[in-house]
Amino acid sequence: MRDELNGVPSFDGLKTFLAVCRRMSITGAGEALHLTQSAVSRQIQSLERSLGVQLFRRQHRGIKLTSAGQSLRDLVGPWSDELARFCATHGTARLAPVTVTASVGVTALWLLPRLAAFNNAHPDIDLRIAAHNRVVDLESEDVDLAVRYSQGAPAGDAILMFGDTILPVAAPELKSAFKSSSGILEHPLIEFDDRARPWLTWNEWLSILELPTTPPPRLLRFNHYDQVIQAALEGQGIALGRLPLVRPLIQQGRLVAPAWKPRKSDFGYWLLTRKRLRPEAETVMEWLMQEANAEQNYE
Amino acid sequence: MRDELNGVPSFDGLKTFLAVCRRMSITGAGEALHLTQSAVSRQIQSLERSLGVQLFRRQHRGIKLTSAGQSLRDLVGPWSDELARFCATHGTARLAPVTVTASVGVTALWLLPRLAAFNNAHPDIDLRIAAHNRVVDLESEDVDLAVRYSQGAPAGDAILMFGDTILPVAAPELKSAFKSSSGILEHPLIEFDDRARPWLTWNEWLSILELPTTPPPRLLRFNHYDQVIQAALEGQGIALGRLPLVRPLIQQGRLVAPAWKPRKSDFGYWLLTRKRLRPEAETVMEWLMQEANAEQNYE
DNA sequence: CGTTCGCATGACGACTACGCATGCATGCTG
DNA sequence: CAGCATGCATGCGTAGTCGTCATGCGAACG
Repeated sequence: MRDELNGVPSFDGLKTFLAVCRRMSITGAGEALHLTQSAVSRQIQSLERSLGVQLFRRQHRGIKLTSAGQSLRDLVGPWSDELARFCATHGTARLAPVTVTASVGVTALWLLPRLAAFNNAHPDIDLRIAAHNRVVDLESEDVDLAVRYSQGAPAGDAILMFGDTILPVAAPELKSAFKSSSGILEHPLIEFDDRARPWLTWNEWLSILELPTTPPPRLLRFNHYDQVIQAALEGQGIALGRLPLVRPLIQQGRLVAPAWKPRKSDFGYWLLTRKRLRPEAETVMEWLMQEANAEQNYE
Repeated sequence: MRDELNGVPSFDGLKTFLAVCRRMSITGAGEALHLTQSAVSRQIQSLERSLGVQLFRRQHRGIKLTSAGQSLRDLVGPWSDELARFCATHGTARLAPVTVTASVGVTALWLLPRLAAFNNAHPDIDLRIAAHNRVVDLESEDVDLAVRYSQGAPAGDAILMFGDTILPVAAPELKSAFKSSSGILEHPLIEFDDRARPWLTWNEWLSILELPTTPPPRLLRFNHYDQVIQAALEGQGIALGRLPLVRPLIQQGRLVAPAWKPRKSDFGYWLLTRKRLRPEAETVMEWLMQEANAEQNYE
C-alpha cells in the first residue's frame, strides 16, 4: 500500500513487469534481474493487485499477456529506453569498477586475450585486472573476484573453473626434441620459478620421464609464467606448458607439444568471489565461468 | 544499489522527484506524499547519486531545478499522467473504503452537508458513513475514524475538533418566545433523550435560567438529535441547539436563537483514529480536521 | 506414471528506507 | 543585531518491506 493518492502503482514494479514481458517468463525475468522467480512472481502479483487488472494469464506452462498487459507494455515499454538514453546523455554515473585479480601468467595468457570480447559485450561495466602473484585478500583489498591456481579448493567461496594439464611445449623449430623423451635434454629447460609455491618443476618431470638429472640440465628461470611461455615462443628452450594457458598457442602452431604424456595436474584454476557480490561483479563472474566452461570442454 | 544492469535508476525515485518538482520544495513534497522531509531528501539524493547528476541546486531557501533536472522532469513528467490515465481506463482497483462513524445527529447535521464537497475533491476515495449512537470499537469493527461527542478526551487516539456551545433554538415563528426567558415556558420543549448518556437536558437549563420546573413543562422527546432539530424546524417547540450543528440553520434564518446566554458546554467533538491509518483514511482525517478548524474559528 | 517444468505461497530474515531529533545556513523581524 | 523562522542535510535506531528458501501444485512430456 505504498501507492500515492492517485491510483498510480509503484513505478518499480513496472521495471520488473517489462523484464517479464521481454522474456515472457517469470523465472527468466528473475535470472535477468538477478532475483529469484519467487520475488518476481510477488512483484507482478502486487502490481496486478495495485491496479486491479490481471496482466498475465497464467497457463499450464508459461504465461501470456492479457490485453491490459499488452496495453501496459506498449505504454511503459518505451519509457525504460528513454530513461536509459537520458542517463547516457546526462548521467555521469559509472558503475563502480569491478576488479579481478589473477597471477601475472593467467592474466597475460588467459584473461587478457578474452578481455576485448567482454568489454564489447558489456561496455557499461568497468572491468579492471590486478595482476599479482601474491595472494590478495578479497574483502580487505576491495577486489571482487580472483582467479587462483591452487591444489584443491582454496579457502573461501571458490568454484573450480577448470583443471590443469601439464605438457612440455616448445617453439616449432625445436619440435625435433619431442621425437623421443630424451630429446628434451638437448635443449635448455625453461623453469617457472615461483619461490612462494613449488609448482610442478622440471625436476619432477625428468624423474617422471625417467631421464637422468645429472648432469644438471641447463635451466632458464623466470618468475612470471608468461615470461616462461614468451621464452618458449622465442625458441629459447622447452617449457612446461599449462594446457589451458597455452592451448591457443598450440592451436595456432606457435608452440608444439609432444604427442606423448600430457599429465593431468592436481592443480586447478579456481574462481574466488568476495562474500557479497554486486550485480556487475556477478555479471563478470558469470562471464568468467562461461569462458571457463568452454575451456573445460576440451578436457 | 538496486539498479538493473543498464544504468536505469529506481523508477520509484522518479515519482518522488516529480512530487518535488511540482511543489518545488522537498518539505512540500514530503507532505504531499505523506512522508517526512527527511525521507524525500534522501530519495532525491539517492536518485542524483544513482544517475550521477545534480537535479536540484540547493539554495539558502528552497531549491532550483538544474538543467539536467529540467530535462528529466520534461521527460518523465508526462509518464505519471499517462500511467494514471491507464489505471483509470484499465484498472478496476478501488481503494478500500474509508469508514467514518458518528452519531446519527452529527451525521445528519454536520457530516452529510459536507459530504458532497469531499466526494468532489476526492473522487477516488470511497468514503462511507456509519451512523450509530452506540460507541463502536475502531480496531475490531473495521472503522477508520469516529467523531465522538464527549466530556473531556475519550480513551484512545483522539483530537479535539471543536468545543460545544448550547443555546435554545426554535423556528422563526416562535421567536417571540425569546423576548424574555420565561417566554420559553409557553411552548413545548424538545428534549434529546439519549438513555445511554445524560446530555444537557432542559431540566438543567430551566434551573440555570431560574425558571420554575413545576408545573412540569410539556416535553417532546426524541432519541436522535437530528429529529430534535427537525421538530424545532417544523415549529413544534424549542430545542437545545448545539451550536456547531445548528449554526448553518441559524445563519439561513431557519432557526432563531435568543440574544442571551449562549453557554459553552464542557462537552466537545472529538475525532478518534484507529491505531494505524491508511493513507486514504489519513486524507479523510485531514479533511475532517480542516472542516473542524473552520468551525472552531467561530468560537 | 514418474519426472520435469513453471508459477504460487508460507515462513523467516536481512536490509532498506523511514521517522525523529538535530545541525547548519540563511533570511526575516522587532 | 539578537532571536526566531524556514528549508535542507544527516546520525541513529527501528519497523516493515521485499527477497530467499523450501515446498506445493498442476500440466505436459517421454
